[in-house]
Amino acid sequence: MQRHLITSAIPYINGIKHLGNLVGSQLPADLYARYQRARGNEVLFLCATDEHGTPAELAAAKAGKPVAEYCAEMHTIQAEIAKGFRLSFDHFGRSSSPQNHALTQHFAGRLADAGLIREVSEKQVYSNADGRFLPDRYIEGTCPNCGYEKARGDQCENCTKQLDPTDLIEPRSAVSGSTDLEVRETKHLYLRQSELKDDLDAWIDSKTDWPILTTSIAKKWLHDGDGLQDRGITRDLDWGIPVRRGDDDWPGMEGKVFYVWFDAPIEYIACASEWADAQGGADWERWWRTDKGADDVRYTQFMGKDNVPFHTLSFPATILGSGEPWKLVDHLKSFNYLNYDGGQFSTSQGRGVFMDQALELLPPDYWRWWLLANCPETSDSEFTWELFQQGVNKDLADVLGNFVSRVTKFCRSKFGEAVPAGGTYGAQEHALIAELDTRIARYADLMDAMEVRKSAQELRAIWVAGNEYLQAAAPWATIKEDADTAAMQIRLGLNLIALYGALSEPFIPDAAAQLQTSLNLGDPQWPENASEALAVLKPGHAFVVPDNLFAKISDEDRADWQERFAGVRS
RNA sequence: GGCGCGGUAGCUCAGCUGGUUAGAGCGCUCGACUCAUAAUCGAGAGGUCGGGAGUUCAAGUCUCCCCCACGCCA
Repeated sequence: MQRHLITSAIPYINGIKHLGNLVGSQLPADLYARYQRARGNEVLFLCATDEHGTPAELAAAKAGKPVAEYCAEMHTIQAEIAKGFRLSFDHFGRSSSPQNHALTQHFAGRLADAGLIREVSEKQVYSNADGRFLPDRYIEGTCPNCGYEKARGDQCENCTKQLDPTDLIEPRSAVSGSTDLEVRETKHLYLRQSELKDDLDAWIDSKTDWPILTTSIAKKWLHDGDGLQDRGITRDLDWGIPVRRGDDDWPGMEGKVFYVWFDAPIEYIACASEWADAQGGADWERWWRTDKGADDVRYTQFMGKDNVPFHTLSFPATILGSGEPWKLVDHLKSFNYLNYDGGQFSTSQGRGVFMDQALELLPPDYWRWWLLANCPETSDSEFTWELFQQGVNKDLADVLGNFVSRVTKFCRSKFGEAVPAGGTYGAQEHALIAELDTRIARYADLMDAMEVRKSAQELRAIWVAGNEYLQAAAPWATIKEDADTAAMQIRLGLNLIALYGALSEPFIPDAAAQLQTSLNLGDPQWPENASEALAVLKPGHAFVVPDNLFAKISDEDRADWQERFAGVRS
């Protein structure tokens, strides 16, 4: 039995994620986790909300709530939506958890002991009215270059000129609008990533089986310009993990917190600890410490391409620098972007379809299937309502749903709601079994390789094989002359449904469960071989004709949704 | 402006280290079937693989130049 540790990039707490976010990490991670469980492997699948940083504070302020309360509420909402999509996390944690506090402080202490942290004194804008330091992008003013009045302290979005906050004319706080700003000196801790550059380089070089997208991004960051830069790991904020050196105070760092990019990935580890505590004290270190049983764990991370640098460099730098035997990622699967109707999905602009809205329109399987079958693996891909409608109707309703329908209803009308007895396999049946053996093996190989689109294609081909067989066997004609052979044909058809349930579960868990229930079966079993799998349902086994598995999306619905989601979410 | 990823049938996409008549699904046309969610199955028509030059016995697949789209960065 293999052991798989699987993590999805952790979504930021600020707001509900859109379908592009979903398909770029959580959904394919769930597919892989479900598949590995189905194969009988031990899986720990973790995700969490990323809760620290200025955007969270500001969102909370906007909502008129204390930030801790806001985060707790948003975490609950995101957890509910994740359930709605059937994301099968073993634990959905929080980067603000006590476990992550302790672990982040621990790592900072280890890094300091290893001489990998240095203090830097820098100037930063302080807002007296807000009583806080302001990150560059939360300072607004008039652009000295083009005169745009809402330029941000890091860049003018009108003329795209890069700015320094002190360049702005009449700078003001984007939080309160106050102009009572001053530049203050403040001390921060920097992680000396540059010291780890060679180690990281060698480590990346050893990953010959990683996608080019992944390694090329990592290499770019390692070698471009002056190479990997040291990076600040602290901020002058209230909300976050207090800066401590392990269990000790850190003189000079009072009132500061760790920068969100530093503590967020550590939550991958802390989340396992949260999971263990939720289980009443399971052993989580056997998943994360190679000196405590994690030697045989294969760790796979899923993320969008924008997150690759953090997972290939920043987080590994933290782990390598600690000098402790924590697990490093073995395989890293990154995704491109899903576009929405010719443009980008955008959280900040409210453009596209968001996870909560999607579930209001259709059950999760519809989205899961289409998004996975069309996920942006090799390049950006396109969501349009026409493509979505076509894909869902054809694949789910016509090919799979209708197959289930025609077999079960034919059986009910000719033999009743029990698996009919009689007849023996002929050439057609043996040919089908041979084809299925080949296809199932290929499907499994593709799923193991996380070839998401190709896996979906193969699964669909397996569904189609059922329709091809039925068309050729034509039990509706057979039954007129040879009732036994017709019984065999339809018995095979019913067993195909059971097989489809088992094979399809990672993609469409609800439909799979519905099939298991209709067929009076327990948990689906992954087929050892087609021949045995197609003998699971014995003659006499009672079943119930299920409701149609999938309803088609009508042209009216499609047009309606197209219009409804054409603008931006307010 | 630099960098990155792409530009393959009407649409969405496969095509590993160069090698027989370039593939799939959808859409379209025709045919078969009538058990089924007007579903299914079969057949067919569609591409000078963005443009140009080069390397080679042989290039969608390598090299160079250019054009276009998208993304990231300065």
